[in-house]
Amino acid sequence: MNNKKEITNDYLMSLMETHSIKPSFQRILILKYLIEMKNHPSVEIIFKHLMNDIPTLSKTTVYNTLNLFSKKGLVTALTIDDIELKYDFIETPHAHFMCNNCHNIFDIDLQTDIFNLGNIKGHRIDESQVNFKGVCADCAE
Amino acid sequence: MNNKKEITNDYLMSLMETHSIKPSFQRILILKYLIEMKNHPSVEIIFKHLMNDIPTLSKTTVYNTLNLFSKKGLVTALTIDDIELKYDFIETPHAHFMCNNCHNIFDIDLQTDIFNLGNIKGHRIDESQVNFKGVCADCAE
DNA sequence: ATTGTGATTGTAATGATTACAGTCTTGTAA
DNA sequence: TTACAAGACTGTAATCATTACAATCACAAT
Repeated sequence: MNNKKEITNDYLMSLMETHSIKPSFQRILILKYLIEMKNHPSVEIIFKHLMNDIPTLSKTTVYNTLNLFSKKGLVTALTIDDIELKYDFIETPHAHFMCNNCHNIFDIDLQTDIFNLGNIKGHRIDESQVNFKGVCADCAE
Repeated sequence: MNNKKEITNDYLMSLMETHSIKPSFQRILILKYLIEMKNHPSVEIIFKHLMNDIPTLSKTTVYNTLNLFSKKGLVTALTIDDIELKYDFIETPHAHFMCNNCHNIFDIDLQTDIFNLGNIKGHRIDESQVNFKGVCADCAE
């Protein structure tokens, strides 16, 4: 039913090492949650969920950790929602679809789904944005 | 020098009519600013600029107007920046590049620029997102 | 054991956006 | 012209995601 395939702590820690992130109990659980659940969670969702495992968890820690992960390129901060940031651990490139009503986010496989734009998986697409980020020519000196 | 090609009030009002928007003095100037300047402005930028023309302008009016325009499909609310929404009047489809340092937004022509990803117009691209929005299968009943 | 670096926590502050209520404009009908 | 209704505008207050900050805690190295 659920496609959890036993994400080991060693795997999580090696992921952090390759991204120059020092592991900690909180960081491991946050990253594990992001990889296991692929629901593009917000800080609020992650915080509420992990409160079960870490009763003393602070929401600031979740913010700090996700900012660190994002800065180090370990996860992606999705700006698709104008209310709150959503986070995604991306293994293979894909696009996202967000419902303007329920604000749920669905993965869109660009290889197979892209040929049927306007109606992907029964979703009605009203709008699309292609966004790049980095450092502009001026700011790079 | 500046590529203003004399945007008439008739043109602005016909644009609104075709989008079922009742024109007003404020709405006309806001739309005109969006079409003239192509700087993907924030509410703050639009508000400060139009204060010169409408000293009594309220920032709430700018918010209301842009929400209305966006809902009617006349302009697009760009979620590329996680700080504030930027707005764009889009005539031809294109992508956007935002500098993470100065937060300026540049247009990217998908036809010509897309073949040189990683370094478009001297900008260093670190991240890309493809986002779709609409109504999901569940919410459509 | 001690020290230092950095992670975590909790509270306070920030700032973009929205809610709301009152006022003003505009168009229409008498 | 006047009265009235719909809705556009304004200003302030509230909301809420995010960040700033300072204090505490955990852990590795000496």
